[in-house]
Amino acid sequence: MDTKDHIITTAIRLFTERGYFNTSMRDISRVSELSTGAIYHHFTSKEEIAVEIFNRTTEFLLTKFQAAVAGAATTEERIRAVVLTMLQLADEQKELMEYALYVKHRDIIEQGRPICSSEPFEYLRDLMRKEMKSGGIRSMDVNTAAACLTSMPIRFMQLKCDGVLKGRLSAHGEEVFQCVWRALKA
Amino acid sequence: MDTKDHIITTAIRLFTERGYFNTSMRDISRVSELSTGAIYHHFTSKEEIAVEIFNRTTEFLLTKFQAAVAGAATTEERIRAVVLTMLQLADEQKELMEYALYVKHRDIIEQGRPICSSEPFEYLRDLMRKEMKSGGIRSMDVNTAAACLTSMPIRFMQLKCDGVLKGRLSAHGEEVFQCVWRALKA
DNA sequence: GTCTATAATACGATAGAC
DNA sequence: GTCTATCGTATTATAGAC
Repeated sequence: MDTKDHIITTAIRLFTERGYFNTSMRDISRVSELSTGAIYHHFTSKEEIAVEIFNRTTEFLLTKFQAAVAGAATTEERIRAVVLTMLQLADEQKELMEYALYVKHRDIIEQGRPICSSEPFEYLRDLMRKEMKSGGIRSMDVNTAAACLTSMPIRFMQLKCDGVLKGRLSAHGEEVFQCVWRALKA
Repeated sequence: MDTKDHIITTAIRLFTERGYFNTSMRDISRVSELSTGAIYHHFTSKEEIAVEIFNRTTEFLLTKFQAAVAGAATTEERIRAVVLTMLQLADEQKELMEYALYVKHRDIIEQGRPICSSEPFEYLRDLMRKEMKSGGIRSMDVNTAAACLTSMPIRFMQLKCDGVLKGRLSAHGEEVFQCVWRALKA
């Protein structure tokens, strides 16, 4: 199982650096210092590596969002926690987040769901539904509310990945949260 | 010049539908009903087609943003015009916008700038600087303000491309604008 | 489980006739 | 300016030894 993790880690790095289609199995073999035979023993195809990364990423995001929400008492604190968590993840798990943002899974995985229909984003939509019901945020379309919550952190991630923003995104955390909160609060 | 346009149009469609790397020159040849020889007469490489699409897209976006801003008298109207324009473009130029959003140009074009550092987005950053100076929007980091303006429309485009949102994005125009405006207004 | 060697194929790009 | 035919290469994936 350790070898499998090593392959995944190498693949995330290479897919993020140069893109999925610019990374050959030989590249993964060379950088991981494993033969192509060894890699094909653990994964039946290059696509299966991408599927595994996708599943690990969405699982990871879901647990992070759940933890952020669980540790907050009020609507305002929950919204802040989600925003700050997204920015922190971009700082601390740069490669995984860049992969999640940029790799268009439908180009790779046949019948693959986009990441915004995946569990962690379903979880956030659910959260917004509850907060609206309780009156913590103003009433609006659920998709609009969820976009309101996530679009700015996602945009900041994109700007960091593209080199427009330098330094830690968390430094902008409070300012970003204030924008989101002004848009959402009841 | 008509043949060149025909190649570009076909390429945009195919790159958007199945991705740049899943589209071969033979595919473009087959769908455009031109030989590979004819295509290579107009473009020296597949990459050059991508560069041409990128340049046309950013030029097009810039003129749209400029027109939207020019036709509005107050800060609030200018912000509304930009937001509505982005949503309208997603409705009316679906393929071009999907291409702009999803094709990661740095994977294709050596030394390619990301689209968010391109002229139309520079233009919007400049707009936010001016609006802050005139007191129309509250004072904050320029990148934050620009992200505030563009992130929700961009997110809506992504959600439409991924099939989460059906129907015209313009239908959500006023609600999206209100969110953006609450976040930005002085 | 990992290796080397290689099969089978598809690709980008070019040559040269018309 | 468009065509057909093809070159050289890189790719994913497999076979079979260890």
